[in-house]
Amino acid sequence: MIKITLPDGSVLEREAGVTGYEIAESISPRLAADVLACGVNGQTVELNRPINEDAELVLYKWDDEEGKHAFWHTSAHLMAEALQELYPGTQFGIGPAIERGFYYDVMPPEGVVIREADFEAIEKKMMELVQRKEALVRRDISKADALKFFGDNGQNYKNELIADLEDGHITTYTQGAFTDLCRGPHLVNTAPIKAVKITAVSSAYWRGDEKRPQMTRIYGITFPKKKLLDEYVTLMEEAKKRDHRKIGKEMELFMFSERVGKGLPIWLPKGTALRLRLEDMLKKIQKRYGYQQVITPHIGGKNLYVTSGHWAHYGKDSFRPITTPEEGEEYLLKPMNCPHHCEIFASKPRSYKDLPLRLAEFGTVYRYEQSGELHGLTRVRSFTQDDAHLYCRPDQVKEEFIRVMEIIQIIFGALNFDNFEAQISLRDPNNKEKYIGSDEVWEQAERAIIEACEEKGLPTHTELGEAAFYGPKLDFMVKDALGRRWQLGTIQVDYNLPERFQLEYTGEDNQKHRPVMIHRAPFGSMERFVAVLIEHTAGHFPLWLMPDQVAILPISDKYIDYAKKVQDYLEMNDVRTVLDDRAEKIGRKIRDNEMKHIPYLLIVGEKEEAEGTVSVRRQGQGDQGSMKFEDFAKKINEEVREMTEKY
RNA sequence: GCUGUUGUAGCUCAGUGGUAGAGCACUUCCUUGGUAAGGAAGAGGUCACGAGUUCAAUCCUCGUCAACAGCUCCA
Repeated sequence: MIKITLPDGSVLEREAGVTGYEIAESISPRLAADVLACGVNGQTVELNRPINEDAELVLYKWDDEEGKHAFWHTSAHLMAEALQELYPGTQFGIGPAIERGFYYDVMPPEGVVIREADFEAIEKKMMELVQRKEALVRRDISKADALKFFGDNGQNYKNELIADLEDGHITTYTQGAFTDLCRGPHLVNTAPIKAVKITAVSSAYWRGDEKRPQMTRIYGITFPKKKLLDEYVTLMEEAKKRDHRKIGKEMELFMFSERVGKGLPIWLPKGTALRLRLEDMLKKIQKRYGYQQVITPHIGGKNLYVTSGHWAHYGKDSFRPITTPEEGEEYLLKPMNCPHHCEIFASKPRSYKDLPLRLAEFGTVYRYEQSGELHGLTRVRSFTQDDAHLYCRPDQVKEEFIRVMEIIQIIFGALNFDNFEAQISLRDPNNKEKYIGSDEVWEQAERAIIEACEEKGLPTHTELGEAAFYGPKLDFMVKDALGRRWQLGTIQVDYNLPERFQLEYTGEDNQKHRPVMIHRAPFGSMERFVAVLIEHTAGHFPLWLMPDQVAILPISDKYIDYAKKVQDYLEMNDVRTVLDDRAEKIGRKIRDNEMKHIPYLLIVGEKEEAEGTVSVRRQGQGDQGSMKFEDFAKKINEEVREMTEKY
C-alpha cells in the first residue's frame, strides 16, 4: 500500500500502481469526467501513469494551466496526425502548447504550401480523427532505435532533436498512425477534444535560427466544449476592436505616411494633447523626485558612439551616418540619449555632494528596426523616450533604484496598469562576450537590482540573456489586447558607460571616484505607452487625459442657443467642447466614429428637463442622469484638477 | 531582413481582360422633436507605384513601395 496525499492534506491509501484517473474516479464521477492530467510529486504526468510510491497528487482540470497545457499539447499531436494524413511526407519539427493554444512547425512535402484556405480541411480532419478516440501510448525508446525509427520515416528534424538527447531518457507518444518524439505529458486519449480552430499559419526558422530553413508554423486552439470556442472567437473579435492602430485612426490620435516613411509616427493634434498631458504628469513627479530637465540635439558625432560602445554594437544596424559638405564629419541620428547626458555630467567637476545628479529628457531617438518588426506605435523607428540618467555614488544605487520603482508604481497606478509583470533581465552567463564590462561590475549591478526588488517586495521573474549589453535591467511588461507582451517601464544599472566616458566625482576623501549610472524610463517610450494605454482603455481615456473631449448635443435646432450657452459656460471653466448644431443628426452622430470615443456627451433639450440642466452620458458607462451644467462643469473640473494636482 | 497574405471611394469591403460597384459617412432638399429614423437627388476613385504581355490591363507577369500575421531582432 502507498499513501497518496491530496492538496487539501487528506491522505488516501491505495495499492501501488494506482493511477491518477482511478483516484479521481474514486472521489467523484464528475471529477473523473473533468480531469485531464495529474501532478505526481510536482511532475505533471498522464492520468494512466501508475503511481508506485507515496506521492503528493494534484488532479488537473481545464481550469488549471497544467490541464490546458496537456490538452493543447495533445491537440498539437492531433493536428500533426491530421497533417500527416493530408500531406503525406510532411516532416515535423516541434509542436508545443503555448499560452493560448498550440502550434506545430512542419516542413510540408516539396511543392505543398499550406494556406489559410486549407484550415477548414485540417480542422475537419482533426475532428474526424477525434471520432476514433485514439489513445496516446507512451513508450520508452533507446536513442539508436529512435534514430532508426524517425530516420526510416524521413523525419530529419526529429533526428536532429534526438541527437541532442540523452540515451535512456527518450520517449515517444503514439496515437493512431502518428508517432512523435515527445516527453509528454498528454491526455490519455483525444476524445475530450470537442472543438478545433486553426488560427494562423506563418513561418518560423528551425530552432529559432535565421540561418536555418524556414518551416511552416501552424497555430491552432482546441476546447473541451464547443461553447468555449465560441467565447474565444468572440473574445478575439473584441480584442481586435481595441487594437490601438484602429482606435488611433478613428480618434485621429496619430498617423503614418508612406512618404514620410515607415515606422515614423506622426502625432495628430488630439494624440499630441494626450501625450503632452502624460509628459506633464511625469515632469511634475520628477520635479518632486529631484530631477532636472535637459534638452540635447537629435544628432551626435560618430565619435560619441564609438566612445559609448554603441557604434561597435549597433553601428551596422543603424541609420547610416549623416555626412556634411565638409569632409570627414560624421554624425548619427541619436539612437539613445545616454551619451549626450554623460557629456553633461563630464562638463564640470562634480563633488560627492552633487550626487545623485538626475538628468531627464523627453528625448526622441531613431533606431533602424527591421521592416518586419514595425508594428503600429509599439515598434517604430522614431520614438520619444521619457528618459533620465541618474549619476550616483555606489552606496546610493539601491536607494535611487527604489525611488525609480516608486515613480513607475505611481504612473502605473494612475493609469490602472495593475496586470504588469516585473522582469529582471540578467546577462547570459554562457555568452559573456556579448556584453561589455567586467564580471565584478556585472555582479554588483545584478545584485543591486535583485536586492532592490526584494526590499520593495516586488514579485519578479528572471530572464537570462535579456540584459542590455552594458548592464542588467528591470523591465515592466504589460500585455496588449491580444495578449502580446510589451516592455514599458525600464530601469537599468550601468557601471560601464561611466567607465567609457571616464566620468568621475571627488569624494569625501578628496579622491576621484567613478559614479554609477542608472538609465530609466517609466513609460518606456511615449509611443508604446500610449499604444498600450489605448488598448487598455479601449479609447475611453480617463478624463484628465482628455478633458476637452466633451460633446454637447442639442436635441433639435431650438436648443442650439442653449447648447452654445452651455459651451460658453464650460469654456469659462477651461473645458473645450465639441458642438454639434445639426440636431437632426444626433442619433447617427452618437454612434459615429467621431463621437464614439468622446468620454462625455451632454444632451440638452430633454423634454422633461428644466432650463439649466443637461443629460449626461459617460461613454462606456451609460447614462449618468441629468444635472445642472454648472454642477457638471464643477464635477469635471474637480476630477481633472484632482488628478493633475495629485501628480 | 525572412516566409505567407493584402493594397479598389473618408470607413468596411464586393467585382471584371473592354478605363468601376455596395453599405455606412459626406452635400442639398423633403419627411420626422427622442438615442443606429425614412425618402429623393448629388458629389467623391490615375483600382498603391513602375515596367512588361496584349488590339485593349484595375484584373495576367515581373519589380518597387506600404500594410497585416508569424519568425528573427529590439541600445
